[in-house]
Amino acid sequence: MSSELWFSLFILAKLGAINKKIEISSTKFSKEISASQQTASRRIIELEKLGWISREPHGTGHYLQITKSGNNQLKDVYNILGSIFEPKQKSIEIEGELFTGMEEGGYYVSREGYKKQFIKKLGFKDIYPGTLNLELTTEEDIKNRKILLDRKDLGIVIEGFKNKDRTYGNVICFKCKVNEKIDGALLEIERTHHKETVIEIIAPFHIRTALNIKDGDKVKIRVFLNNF
Amino acid sequence: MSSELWFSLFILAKLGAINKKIEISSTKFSKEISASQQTASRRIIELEKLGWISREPHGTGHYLQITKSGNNQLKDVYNILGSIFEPKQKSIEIEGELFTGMEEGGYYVSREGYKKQFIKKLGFKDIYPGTLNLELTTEEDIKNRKILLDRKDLGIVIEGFKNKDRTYGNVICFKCKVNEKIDGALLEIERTHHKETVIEIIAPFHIRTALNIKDGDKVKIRVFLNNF
DNA sequence: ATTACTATGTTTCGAGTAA
DNA sequence: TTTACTCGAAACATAGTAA
Repeated sequence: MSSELWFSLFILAKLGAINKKIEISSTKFSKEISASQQTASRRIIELEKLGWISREPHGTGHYLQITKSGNNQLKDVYNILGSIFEPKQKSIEIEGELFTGMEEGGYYVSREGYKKQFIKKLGFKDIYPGTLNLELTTEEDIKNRKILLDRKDLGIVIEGFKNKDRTYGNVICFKCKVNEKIDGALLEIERTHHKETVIEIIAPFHIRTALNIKDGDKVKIRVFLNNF
Repeated sequence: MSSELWFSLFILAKLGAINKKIEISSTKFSKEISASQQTASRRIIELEKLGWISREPHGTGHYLQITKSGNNQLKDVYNILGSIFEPKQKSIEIEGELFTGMEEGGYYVSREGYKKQFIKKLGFKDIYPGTLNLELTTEEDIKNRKILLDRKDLGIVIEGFKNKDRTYGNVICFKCKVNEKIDGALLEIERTHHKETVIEIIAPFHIRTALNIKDGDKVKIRVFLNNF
């Protein structure tokens, strides 16, 4: 992300372009961003290319409005700053829908190099060799999950390792309660193809059996943050 | 403000440098900011020069911590984003201590070009030719005042004008209640030498007399935001 | 008025490297 | 290992200007 473009977007938001289209010329905008008219024009073009704003011709100038995607750019920063300045919240709730994945996560977590660390660092007796996969559906849940991705410093680091076949990256985990009953851990597996709407949970035993839940059921996770 | 430096500071905050010193080498930091070690080193030097972070040598590297001033840089953006995303608040409370100023503001507001507009746009019967000056002392009050400065789009624009002697700039005003009793308006006079800790209030009559207040008294202002 | 291109000037970046 | 300098290269901003 270019930080100049982010700040240009931020200024447009201050000017009210977040809920409504605003009429602004490149000359007026250049004053707001303290740059030349040419630079302001270029910024507007670049913001549009990124899909952060939409433009509509109007007279000799144009109307501008921040798009959903642009809104998210700003909101992501806002949420992270919120987690920095108002970390009163010791836990974050995330709800998702249970589904059966490809057991890739299960393969990972049952590697000895990881398993030993999970047991030691999470204080678990054992690790069940599989993960509980949840699909996140609401914006609120996805937002909260992003906070975890961005605040890995609030999680527990499980260090990666190498064996003769391949390299295993670090895993960041957050202790959690599943449906307010079972102690588990939410995993953020580094270097995995990063899917924003899926979370994976491990526990000392088979969660599905213990909670008697099946695919499609809603499952609530309360994620605990470190240092609180 | 350089936006790259702001984002570098933001990343340090994410890494936890906001409440405690963190140990980070320029190489590690370079990965966080997606730049070279040289650039990371330069950024750290520049952040220190700006006074946004402090450094302490440690072994061959150093400890970093965000300073009060750096904290404010981040918080300012956070507060503005808050006013953008959570504008539920229809009014903002600001408290300050009454003092006698140089009546510069009073001179301004009694110019005919302004006075007519105040009466029309604020719906006041008259304008008393003087301003009530308040000195802000708490961080909370200064923060709230900054929101007004940053969200002038939520205020009422009184347009500037020229006479043969000089040019008078725009004035942005916000309707307000003084001590929950008197209707007035808080003024943000553009191009004035900008003093963050002082606010000026006008009203249709002499507020000091009406409220029987004197220098040193605490006065509470409830500022109303437009578009709500 | 505008927007936005080209050409030139300025700033910023990172490879190489010293300490 | 570090940090942080120099300097050529790459990126970026602005003046001039056409449409």
